[in-house]
Amino acid sequence: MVSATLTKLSDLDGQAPFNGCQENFKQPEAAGKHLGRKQRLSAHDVLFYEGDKAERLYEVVRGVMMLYKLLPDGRRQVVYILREGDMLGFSNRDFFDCTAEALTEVELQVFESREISTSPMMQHYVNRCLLSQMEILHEHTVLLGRKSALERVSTFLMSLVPNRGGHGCSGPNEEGRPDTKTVALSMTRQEIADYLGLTIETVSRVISQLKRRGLIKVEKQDSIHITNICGICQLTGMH
Amino acid sequence: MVSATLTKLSDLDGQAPFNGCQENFKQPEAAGKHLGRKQRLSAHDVLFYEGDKAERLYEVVRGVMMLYKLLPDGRRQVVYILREGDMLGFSNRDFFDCTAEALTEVELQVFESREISTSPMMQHYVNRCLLSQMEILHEHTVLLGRKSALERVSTFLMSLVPNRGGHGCSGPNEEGRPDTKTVALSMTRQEIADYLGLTIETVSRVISQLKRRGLIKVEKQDSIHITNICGICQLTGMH
DNA sequence: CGTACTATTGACCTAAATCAAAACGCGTGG
DNA sequence: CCACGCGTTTTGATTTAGGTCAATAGTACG
Repeated sequence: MVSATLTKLSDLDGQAPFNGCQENFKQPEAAGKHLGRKQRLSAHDVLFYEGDKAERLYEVVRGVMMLYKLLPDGRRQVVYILREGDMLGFSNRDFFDCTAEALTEVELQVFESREISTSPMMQHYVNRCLLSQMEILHEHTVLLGRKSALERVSTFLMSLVPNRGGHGCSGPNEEGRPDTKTVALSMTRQEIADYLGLTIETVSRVISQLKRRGLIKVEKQDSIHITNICGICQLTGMH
Repeated sequence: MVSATLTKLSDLDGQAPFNGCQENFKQPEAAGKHLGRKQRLSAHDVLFYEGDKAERLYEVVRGVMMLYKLLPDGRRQVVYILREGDMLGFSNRDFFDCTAEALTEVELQVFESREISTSPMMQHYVNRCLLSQMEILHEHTVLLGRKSALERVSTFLMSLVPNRGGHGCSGPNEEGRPDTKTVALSMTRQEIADYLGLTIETVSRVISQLKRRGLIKVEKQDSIHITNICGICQLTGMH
């Protein structure tokens, strides 16, 4: 539907991917003259709260963040996980509808809303970004509305394995090669539970079950070695 | 964040809201020269299936539609409800990620993707549209992840009462005036269940409970008279 | 009116929540 | 290096909200 092949907005500012130094600003073509402001967050820092005035957009350059909403009695639902290249800070009305919190150390590229709306190229990129988030949100809606605990956790694990499970799934690479991968959760059990619409105990029990079944090994609390990717994939409810 | 005040894309074509006749095309300013193609659907017609090639956008001019996804074993999750003024047909990759089906008789305005991407005004409008859908999706995520059956059904009913429950909630209009409203569901119990992540029986039981508590009256199967809006609102989990 | 959905109600079951305790990590300071 | 203490995770026992299965009751339509 749209044709751009950009994968990171910050790349608009130079030929090479942005790598954390302030040196190479070229003020290029259509991209506009944003200040290239960077912002750093420590794990669990809040970038903005639900209800704050929305004035900037952010791109995650490094690290992982989450968007969540709270009910008045304290129930929390994590609504979206943002990784490198993802954008956040969109708002329809003038206020954020979610709270944004860092899950790990994070490095952000900051854009003033004005910079975006004056650059067609950025507009276009932002649009793409929204569409991709929407698709993930749709998929997550199915997870929350219709999947069992085992299916939810399996789907979550698969989401951490690039190029597997999804549409362009490369399959279990025909030859009997490893089909194995170590993934960093970057989230506590509580955060995973709040993302998957479960309790911490249920998440823990499912992980133990997968361990007992020999599909995964828990290396550190937040680092899981998947010993049989295809096996996990079979449990997502999508096959 | 964006400044437009348009509320319907089809209005771009003339000063007055589009009202179902093909007469008044003005080929105006920036809006571009789309053909103004109209399409009609009967209840339960499918506009497109998940996986179909995405080539057009649609605006709901009249009626109600839903987007849904199916799991291979037949479980269904309704992901979004579209009403007058809403747009559908967005896609990130080149294929639809959901199936779109009419819930009632529907009248659509059809746009070729090309028309959209060449008109900045339309781009801008589509952007707004996406942001608003995203916000509703976030809210629905909380419903599916964290709310009880009673809260889900109450939230659903409140979503059918304009200007109540949400951010600009006008409150129970201080004077002891009615605080009453009849809403058209435009959905069967099964469709509501699939939207709220429940079973048909649970939806039915909750509705019966609200009836017994004197908060609603079921007029026809798909028309509910809410006798105490504020009472329902208290049950949404958001107060 | 009869046929055929659609919705409601009831009885029972189960997956996940809740409550409670034990085990594990992990950083701190001796 | 080890002991201590705190937070997180795991495990166990029990409860419960909502699911499943089955029968009945509406409602709509020709």
